[in-house]
Amino acid sequence: MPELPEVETVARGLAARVQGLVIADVTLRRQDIVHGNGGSLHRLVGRRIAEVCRRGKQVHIQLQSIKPGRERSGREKSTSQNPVDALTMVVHLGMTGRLTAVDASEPIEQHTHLSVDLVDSPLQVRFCDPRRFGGIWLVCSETCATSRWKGRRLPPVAADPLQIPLADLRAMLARRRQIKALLMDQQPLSGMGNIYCDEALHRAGIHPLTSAANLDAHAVRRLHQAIRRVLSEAIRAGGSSVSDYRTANNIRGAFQKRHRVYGRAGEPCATCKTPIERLLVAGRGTHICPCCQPRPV
DNA sequence: AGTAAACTCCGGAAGC
DNA sequence: TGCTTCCGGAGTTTAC
Repeated sequence: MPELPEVETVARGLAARVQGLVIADVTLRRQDIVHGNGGSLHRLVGRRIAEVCRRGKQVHIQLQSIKPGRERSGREKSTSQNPVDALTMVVHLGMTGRLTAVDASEPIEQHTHLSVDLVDSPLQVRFCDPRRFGGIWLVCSETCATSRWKGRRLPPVAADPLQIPLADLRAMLARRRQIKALLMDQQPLSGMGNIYCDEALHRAGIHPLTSAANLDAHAVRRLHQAIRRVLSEAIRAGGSSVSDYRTANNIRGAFQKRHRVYGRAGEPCATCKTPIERLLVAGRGTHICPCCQPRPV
């Protein structure tokens, strides 16, 4: 499932392939996957893909207008810098979403809800999401701020796990809540999901049921380091493909081969050979080494 | 109030 | 072959 490293990989891949290109056409096969206050997706036609980046688990595609204010008065200068034209397409991959830039001649696979054609490019940007837990938001920050929001709310984006300072993480953890549930909550920290919570907690030697407030300074420091290391390594490996996830080039990631606990129930722990156990924490399948991650008292 | 658990959406995979 | 069950990101609702 796409978490921070997968979304980062997709955003980078997409940026490398389509940044700077102009949108020629948009084909929407399912209306109900589009939300936001930016109006119809057909507003994208004629805009340039200015930037593609990741925020939390979201891909933000900034689209700038290249029509020099034709619809408006001629007094306005280039509208490309004009906040009035700020339009961002936000893509959330949910669990099974794929955002790819592939050759337009490739067959359209089932559940492809959106295709975007580009000017003077053989590539086509596609959004495919069988379970539809993901979605697309067209967000207009300035002029449309008062217009009515359509459909699902865009999940908020908070601190980034790769950037959060140790002191901020420590403050965030000063709550009597299971550490795994807290790390998975996108409100205080945006980007961690089931896989990387399990991997980071194992590397930090922390049991997922531990109350966050009970972690001592050393444990918080180990966790801070483990989060950064596991996410960075996963980005370098192109993310983890455990089921549907593919990069922007529509290929599998490789980090699933380096998982130490996730999906390895019954296998020996890489550090102590104790069999990995699977349990349920906050309603999620959770993987631990019972020796490296002793249960809290 | 803060936390936790149970529900909702959905389709693919696994099991019987 | 065809059924049932499980799984989960994130929002919502309900219960402690």
